[in-house]
Amino acid sequence: MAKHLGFIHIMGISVTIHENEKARISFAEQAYSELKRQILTNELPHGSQFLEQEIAEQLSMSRTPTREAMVRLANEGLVEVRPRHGMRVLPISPKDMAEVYGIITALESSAAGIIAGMDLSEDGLQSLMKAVDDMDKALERDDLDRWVIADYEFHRQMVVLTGSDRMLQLVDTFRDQIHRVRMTTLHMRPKPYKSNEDHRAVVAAVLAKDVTKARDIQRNHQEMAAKMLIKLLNENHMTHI
Amino acid sequence: MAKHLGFIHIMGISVTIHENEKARISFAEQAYSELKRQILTNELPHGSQFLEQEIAEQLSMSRTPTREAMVRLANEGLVEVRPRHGMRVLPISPKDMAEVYGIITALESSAAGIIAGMDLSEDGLQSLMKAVDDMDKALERDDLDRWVIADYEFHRQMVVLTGSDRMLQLVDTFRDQIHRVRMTTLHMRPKPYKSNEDHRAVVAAVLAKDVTKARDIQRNHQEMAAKMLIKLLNENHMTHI
DNA sequence: GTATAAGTTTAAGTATACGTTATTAAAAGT
DNA sequence: ACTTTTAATAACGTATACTTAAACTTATAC
Repeated sequence: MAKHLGFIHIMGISVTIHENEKARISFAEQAYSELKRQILTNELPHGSQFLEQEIAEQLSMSRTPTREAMVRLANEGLVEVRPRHGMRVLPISPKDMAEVYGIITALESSAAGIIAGMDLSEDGLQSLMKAVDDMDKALERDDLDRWVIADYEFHRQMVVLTGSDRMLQLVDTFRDQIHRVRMTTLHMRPKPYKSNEDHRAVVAAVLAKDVTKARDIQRNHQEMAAKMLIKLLNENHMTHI
Repeated sequence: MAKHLGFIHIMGISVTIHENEKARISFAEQAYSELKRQILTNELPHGSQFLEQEIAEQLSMSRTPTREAMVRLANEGLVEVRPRHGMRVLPISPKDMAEVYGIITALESSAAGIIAGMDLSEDGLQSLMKAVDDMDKALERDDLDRWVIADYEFHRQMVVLTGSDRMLQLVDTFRDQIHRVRMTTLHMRPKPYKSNEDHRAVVAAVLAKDVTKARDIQRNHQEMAAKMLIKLLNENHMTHI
């Protein structure tokens, strides 16, 4: 089983190393992981541009695997690749936020309904409830960094429990797209007491096997979050972040 | 404006050529389009495997752009790439169908709700209603091939009207994944009278600006379609198609 | 001084070359 | 005959070389 090596891994970048690592990781894969890590941690800030050659040198490899990684990142929507201008880390606008949240809302509200209609394992339920507890604890201690992790775990676990690998991959991808915005706004927004309440309510609906209610609460939760974040961006004139 | 050059283009493969084509299309892009076309039209049947070299030769180019196309197709879930075994066109199992339909259902039901809550342009509404009319006409004439196109247009147009490029791209990608199954089962399933009714009901809900109703009808419509198709696959022992 | 043309540079796209290693075939041992 | 070991093959991953054309410079004409 993979070990969590902290936040970065949790956010979907696989820097996880298994004990007896068998398969050697290709340069293309390394380039992909490393560039993604640098983008999500803001080491490569939005708007910054790099030529294939420059990236290749920074990663001490040739252009070939570098280019493969760039193509993948572009497909995921994290960067843009323009001939002769290299790779540019894409900024996120309020409209982008709205689109991405729209997709996450659609997927996660569906996921909530799906698990409400399933016979969940004891472990599955526990993992959800633990995430909510962690959120509460973090909030009591005013530890926002831990709160984000727990919040992230809750949302992710919900999708994991549906058993749909495709849905999980999608949600991960789109959460990555707005990761930077979530982190920079984390300390500007009001304390997320309402989030914790909402999550408890979702768990309750899942326990009660109320499919519609689970969907509705999750949808409303996400729509409120999106609205709040977009308002925050607009108020602070953060049109490209 | 791009011209529709028939079914293939409509199904999301851009073989569309503009009148005064400016930007030369790269080999990598050609390889991607051509391979995708061959997969969707079943020229490359599911399960078939090809080495990089073979594909490169078939497309009269070197391995470099070929490889780039393969990586993109693998990211989209149409093929699998295993070192030393080349690219394999992925078969679709009933479980895959359930997953993909689950995602399309989540996205399209959300889309229906979004456009019900918008002030749609006259043109936008017309495009939806035209698609429904086309479906009716096609069904009257027992022309299933035309029916699929109109059905496809309806679903796609609904997402187009939301204005979310990301959502459109997602729906296109996942529809492509199950395209083959839809086509092979098209003549095995009962006549889709119910589909046409459902679509009219969605349009009615959109006109009435009833967000919840639009979502619910669309969701139910998709869930029924998925159920029917999966049943059909199982009854005919089509476990990998 | 500005505009246009010719020349230069260089990044990307593609082809090719090369080393590594998984797979297959052959050989040896039981 | 069947398993295990060794050798041969070849497909991939990566590096490098080459080609093309976009962007930038310089020069020339008006």
